[in-house]
Amino acid sequence: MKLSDKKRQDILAAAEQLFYKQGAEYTSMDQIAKQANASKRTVYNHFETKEVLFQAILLNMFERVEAVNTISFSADMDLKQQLTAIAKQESDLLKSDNFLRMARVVFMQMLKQPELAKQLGNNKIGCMRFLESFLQEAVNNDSLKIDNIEFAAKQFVYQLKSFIFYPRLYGFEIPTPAQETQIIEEIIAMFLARYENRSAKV
Amino acid sequence: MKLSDKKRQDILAAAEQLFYKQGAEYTSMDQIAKQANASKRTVYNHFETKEVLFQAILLNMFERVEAVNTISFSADMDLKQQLTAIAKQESDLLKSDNFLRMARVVFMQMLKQPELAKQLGNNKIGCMRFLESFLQEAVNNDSLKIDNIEFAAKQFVYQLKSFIFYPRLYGFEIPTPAQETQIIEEIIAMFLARYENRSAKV
DNA sequence: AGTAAACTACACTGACGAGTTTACTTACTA
DNA sequence: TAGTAAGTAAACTCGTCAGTGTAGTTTACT
Repeated sequence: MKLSDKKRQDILAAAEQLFYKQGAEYTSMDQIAKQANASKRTVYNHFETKEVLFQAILLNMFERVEAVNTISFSADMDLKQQLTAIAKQESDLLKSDNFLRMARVVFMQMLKQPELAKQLGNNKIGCMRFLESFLQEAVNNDSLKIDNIEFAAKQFVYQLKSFIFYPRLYGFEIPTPAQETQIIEEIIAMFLARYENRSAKV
Repeated sequence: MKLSDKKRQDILAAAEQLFYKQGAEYTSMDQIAKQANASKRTVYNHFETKEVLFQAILLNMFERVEAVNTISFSADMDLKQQLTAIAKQESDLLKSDNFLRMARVVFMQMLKQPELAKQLGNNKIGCMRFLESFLQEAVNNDSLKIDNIEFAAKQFVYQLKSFIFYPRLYGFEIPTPAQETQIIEEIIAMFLARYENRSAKV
């Protein structure tokens, strides 16, 4: 790899780390240069402004997070187990450093510039990318009975976020792994209590 | 009212408004002074530092938000109606300017200083102040069947927050009043599907 | 080896913000 | 109505930070 490319990577890595730790606003370009073992001038040769660097990092983070493993409905398997698999995968995403890193930066920025929220808010992330189709198939299969699938999907994901993600994002008390298993079980129990089709043909 | 007291009020009002609009970090003391029609020196005569002013405003906001109308369980009334009343009241709180104002300032700060979250996170707010007792009474009355009451209360409140509060806080799409009524109905339907005691003595 | 592109250190500009100082004026109170 | 408590405008210190300019060095390619 050329030196120039390596420097670029170093700068991105340094900036990401610092933005994550302290927030974009509290990270100076001097700090980034130092952390990247690059001169400030080199930083500016690669990224015209701090804003450009910031956007580049957001893009970077999004790409890494977007690789979600789609889980499709299978009529043969136990529905509860399938939902548990989805919840576990989503919970892993919500807990991952990559995701939290991105979230901190993005949420901070969203509180400041509501335009950003409008711009990003529509991007479905994590299991929301396939959950609605999954539920639709389960409904078609008479395993579930749901009127408003979009809403049901949100109920599922919002609960995961509320218990797993927000506590980490804001620094509230974080559930232990044992509690987390419990939480996922309870969320699914509630979801099935509401939406399981009890008059299904056996 | 003495001029001195009036100035104090003006400064608090100006600071609150600006903190709300732009975040505490992006509001300068000069701006606050100007908005309050006070000289910068007067601002500093009332509040030693920006941090002190910030704390005073937090306190102010909390006091205004803390006045929650406690709703107690009544064995005579329909449980669903009672839960709806609680949800409506909570939703009104979550939508209120006072609450959103405070939340914006606090959440912004929490993303930056996780210590603040630990400090504030334990304060139960809104219906969380009485919901657990309410549910406990409903359980005692055999109307509900709940193992973990604290968790169930969170499930209830977290869903309200996810659908009503966070969209407003971050600038996502906000549900219409009609949708909101629907949302509350659905949340309660899910809650009752999970926790209603079907083997209750009639 | 020679050249161009990219890197480096470092000093610099210009803006902004927290908090202070000064010299002066206005408002309350005894 | 005299004195003091509080307010005012404006200039000032000191620190930080985004971004630039310069002169010299290193890297990579031919």
